[in-house]
Amino acid sequence: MAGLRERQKAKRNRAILEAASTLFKQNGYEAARIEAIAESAEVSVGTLYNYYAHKADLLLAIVSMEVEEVLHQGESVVAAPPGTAQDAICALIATYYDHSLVYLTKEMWRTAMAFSIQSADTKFSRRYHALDAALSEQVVALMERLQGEGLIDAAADARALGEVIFLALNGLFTIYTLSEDMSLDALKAAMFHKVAALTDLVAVPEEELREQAAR
Amino acid sequence: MAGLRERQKAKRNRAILEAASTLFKQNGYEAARIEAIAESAEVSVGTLYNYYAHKADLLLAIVSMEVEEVLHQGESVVAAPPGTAQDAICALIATYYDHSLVYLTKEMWRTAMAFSIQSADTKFSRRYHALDAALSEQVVALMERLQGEGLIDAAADARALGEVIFLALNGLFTIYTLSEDMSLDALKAAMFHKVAALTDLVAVPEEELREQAAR
DNA sequence: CTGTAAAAATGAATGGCCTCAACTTTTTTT
DNA sequence: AAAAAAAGTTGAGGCCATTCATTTTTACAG
Repeated sequence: MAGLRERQKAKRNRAILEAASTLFKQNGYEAARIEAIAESAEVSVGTLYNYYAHKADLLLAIVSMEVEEVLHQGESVVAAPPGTAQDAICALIATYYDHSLVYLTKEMWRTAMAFSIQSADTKFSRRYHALDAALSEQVVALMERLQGEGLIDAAADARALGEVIFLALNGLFTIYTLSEDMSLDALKAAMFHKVAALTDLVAVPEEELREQAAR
Repeated sequence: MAGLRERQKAKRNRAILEAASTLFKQNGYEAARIEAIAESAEVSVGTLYNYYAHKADLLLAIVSMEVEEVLHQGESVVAAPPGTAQDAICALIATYYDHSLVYLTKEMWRTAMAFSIQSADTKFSRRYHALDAALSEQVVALMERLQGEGLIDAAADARALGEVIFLALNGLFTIYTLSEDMSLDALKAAMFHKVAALTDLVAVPEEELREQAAR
């Protein structure tokens, strides 16, 4: 059993994150006053800053949780992808998109993205982009697996295509968070359309697959 | 000849933009104090805010100038594209990338991108994304022209591919601005590689082009 | 238990963007 | 050309994230 100091620390940390999460969702990131978060967590402002050096770090902790869960779910898709190249890629993307509003609102996502871009060379930016890179690698891993299974053209550059797909899904997600009106379905439709345009070019036609199977 | 009021206004506006541009480049956006910009432009802080409602609007004015010039140059490329699909797409992208540091530093770009994402539904965001959309349309226009000329597969979805290429070039540009170390050449190399992966899939091979010409 | 050091908590003070009520200059009207 | 209106300028002050010198709490040796 840990000492009193450690237990209190963990408890306070949980209280702070809980308070921040609630107030960010309720009032939005900007409108959530540090003083209000501290009060809700029953600590002083100074103490809060002992745990999180910047307001944005509270957000980063929440984003990390979100992306880590999604990476975990994505692994299942890569391990056992649906039948066709197009379905497999879309399934992975849907996993990402569907999870995206569990811990964060669109406004919180926008704020997180903005910080990750604005302040290069901060803990925030490095961590955020590491998470992005992990997602990109997962798409690449799926593309390579599909190529290994003969579902996409052996001559295609699976890595380059995977990276392009990630850049596109990421860019569209940004657009999605920018419009309160755009639905998750509209986002998926837009992205799936782009995936279809790409897979039309690289997917091995079913007849060829059957021929291969026959051999 | 315009009245005194108008002339003074134009003069003050120029002085403010000049001062902002200089101080942003010199010290970076964040470090440039509004008070210093006002002083350098020989107006009061209140007057500066009469011309630009937010510090960020000063930046937006500079970004607009940059993108409008690049769109203009891009038109020439679309009007008379180089010989192959790959060369044409890369030429357009190089036009964009090469111009990018004329008025802005990487830090200024990051700040502008961050604002455009964070504050949806502000004048800043709307204007920035309109410029982005115009660039995306220009890439689509090139792709459609290439398809019209028979340089890329008639069955391909030129619009979807153009949009994917734009999302990718935009995403890579973001990465470029995030690392002070990454050179323009490294950026171009990374993007050209991705373009090659795509054009390999859709470009009509030269032998076919010759056949078509023979007919 | 007591004394002492280390760790943590505290909240008043600071710095920088932006506002606004009062003032000045230019234009229009009489 | 005087008066009124319109347009523009001004800078002290408000707000809020963040800092830091001081106080309080915990750990632990004697």
